[in-house]
Amino acid sequence: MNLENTQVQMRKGILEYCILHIISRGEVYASDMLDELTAARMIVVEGTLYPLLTRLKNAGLLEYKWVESKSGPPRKYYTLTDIGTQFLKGLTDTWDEVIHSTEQITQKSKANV
Amino acid sequence: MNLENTQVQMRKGILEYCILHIISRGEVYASDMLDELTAARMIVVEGTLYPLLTRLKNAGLLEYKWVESKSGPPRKYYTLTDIGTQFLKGLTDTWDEVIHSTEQITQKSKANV
DNA sequence: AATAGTACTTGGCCATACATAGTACTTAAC
DNA sequence: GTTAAGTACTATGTATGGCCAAGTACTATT
Repeated sequence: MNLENTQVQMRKGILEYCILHIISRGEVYASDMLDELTAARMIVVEGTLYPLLTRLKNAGLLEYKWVESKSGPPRKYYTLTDIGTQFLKGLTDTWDEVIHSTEQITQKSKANV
Repeated sequence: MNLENTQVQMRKGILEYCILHIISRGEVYASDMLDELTAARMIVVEGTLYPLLTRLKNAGLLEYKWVESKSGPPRKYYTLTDIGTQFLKGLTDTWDEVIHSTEQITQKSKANV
């Protein structure tokens, strides 16, 4: 029971939400996403991101096309499908609810201190 | 891959944070916590809460005392230990960071729409 | 040809939330 | 006084997602 582990747990589901958001802004490949997540201080490793993308793709939320690169192997550029866009909307509601519920509980604590 | 499942995933780790907050306000037993979580629309079931309390207790974050009840079996009233209070502080920082990172990513999306 | 760098894949591990069934105690009904 | 209902807590097994670590494959540099 340590903080690091809790951070991992808190990240569950949220990452999916963030990834979908990033992709919703336009075609990107994995490294772009990593850069952006890192810039926002949400640390993610490859072993987390790639399987997640595969899962979302298999679920029909994403699609990709191969694009050749000048500096290395070809890249998978992802975009949202219609289902993915729908799903992101639902996820946004869910996230807002979670935030709201959590605030309600933690704010109450502050008030009583 | 459905929304319900994602809600479950998003809840991971956050629940622990909420529980510790509730207990930080004073002695409570499981049903009190359930009532409060439900009031804040954070749905939790017994099968989730009890094992979580046991885990936190075994980790030294909580302690409890048995108190007899007039209407049923005795209850475990929980309080935070010093370690628990410390842990909650760390968790609060972690949560704030997660919120901040997520906002940074999702706000950026809105700006581009 | 050998090395380094980039992009993606895979398999196994761990922790948490949940479903479900079960134990134990108290009070009310008959 | 035995049965039924309600309350409080326990225990077991399942599923999911994030992570580690090792591995594949392609390109460019030396």
